[in-house]
Amino acid sequence: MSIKSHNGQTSEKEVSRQIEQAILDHRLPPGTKLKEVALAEFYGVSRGLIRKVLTRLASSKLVEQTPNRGSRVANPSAKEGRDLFAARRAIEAAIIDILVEKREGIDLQPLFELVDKEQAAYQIEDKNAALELSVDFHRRLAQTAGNQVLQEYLEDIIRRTPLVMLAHTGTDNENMCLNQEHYDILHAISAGDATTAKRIMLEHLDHIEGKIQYRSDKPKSSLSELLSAAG
Amino acid sequence: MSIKSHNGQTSEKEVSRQIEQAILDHRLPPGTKLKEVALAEFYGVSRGLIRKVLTRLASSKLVEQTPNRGSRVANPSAKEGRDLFAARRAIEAAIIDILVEKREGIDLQPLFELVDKEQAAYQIEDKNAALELSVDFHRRLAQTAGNQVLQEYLEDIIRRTPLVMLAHTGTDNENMCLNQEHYDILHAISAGDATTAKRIMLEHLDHIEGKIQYRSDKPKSSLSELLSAAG
DNA sequence: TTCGTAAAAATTGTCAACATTTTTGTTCCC
DNA sequence: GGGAACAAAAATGTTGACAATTTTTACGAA
Repeated sequence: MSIKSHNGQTSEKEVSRQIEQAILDHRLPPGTKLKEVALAEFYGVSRGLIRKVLTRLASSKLVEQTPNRGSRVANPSAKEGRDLFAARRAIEAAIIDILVEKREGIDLQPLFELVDKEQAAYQIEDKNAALELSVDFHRRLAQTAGNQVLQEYLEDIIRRTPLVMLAHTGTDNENMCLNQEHYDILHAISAGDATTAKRIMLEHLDHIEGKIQYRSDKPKSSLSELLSAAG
Repeated sequence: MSIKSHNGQTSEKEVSRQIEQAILDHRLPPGTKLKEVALAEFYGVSRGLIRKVLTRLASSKLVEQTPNRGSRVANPSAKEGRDLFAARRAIEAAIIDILVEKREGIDLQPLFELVDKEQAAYQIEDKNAALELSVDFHRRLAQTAGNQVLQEYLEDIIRRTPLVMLAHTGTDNENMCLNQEHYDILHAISAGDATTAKRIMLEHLDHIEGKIQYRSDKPKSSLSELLSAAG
């Protein structure tokens, strides 16, 4: 069960990835206490490493840290969810503006191919792949626009969103884009129609955001039990 | 010269604040190597504390860390500066939209008072106070809008901007708002005129951004020497 | 019972010694 | 000299023991 590695670098990233995955898979529900020794023993690494990983996760708001009282899986409020989506609207709109602005200097072909792959995943009903590709579309849009700061912020939002959906809808599968809308956005961009592209994008985000509901608190249980479902 | 404190909390924040200040005051120019033992001795704290502070500063992009090769004061590119400003335009525009949207439910009075204080600082020619109040105006706008995520991002941008100005204009005093524009923005908001408010804001940001120029690399010098100019 | 208190246990926070890696300095050979 | 090879020094990275804090448990008085 421990993570073997001669190389500290890998081990840290790997532990971080696994804990993040456990949070997003609902194996570590919002509010769960993350005890350092338990995590260290479970992953077979030192407590110092766990500590570093936890502060990293805290800086991306997946974990909450309170001085002398340790770390818990973050439990974002519905308001935080709305704030995230409002920010996302502003950021993705800005990205579209940039893309339309310099559409002649860039190659949109890879983006069309990505949407095709997404479409294919839908058709063979591979939900996981489709969801992943769907998120990649937004990431790739940001990447193509070339503004690193906007890209960072969108990445941050994308990382934080599933936990909000989890806490307020019970699942994050709803966090899924309609494939057709992605096509429409791309076409509008390549046609130089920023207004239409942004309108579709905003509708799309409205649609996802609409799924957020208030929910009651979650129960807690033991760490290694929760994690044992494999990561 | 060391930072006395029975309380670890305070000490960490204090060291962090002082190093950040030293970076922004140009006492630690971009690219300067930040050696852990030197900093620890200088501030009279443990190396572990310095280490924690440096990783925090790295997460807000004021410091760059390379595995096994330590930390340096970040040396942001001119492109990063442009990206920051582009992102800022999108975010501040979104904030104005929110403020106009709910202008009847909020109290703009504190903001007007803030601009008055700023004006007063200008008139007695207290440049430092004026600059500080000028930045506070933007912060306060975000805070009043109430979107925590946009507020975080604007805060991040505000923290990173002076270093960019420093690296590419030689000073960050240029990072200053025209007081009159702040009045105009507020009036447009309270009149429900989002378009005008955003136009002024964008012009304003354009104006600041225009000052960024490419510059040659900086020389390095000794740590304690640089820091001895007090913080 | 219920509250308050105090000891005990568990957990987080800190530090200093040790390990690893990088950097610097020296030597030697061409 | 120039440069590879090795040694010494310096810097970063990691760990485990200890300290400080919080949480839990136990106990007794109102």
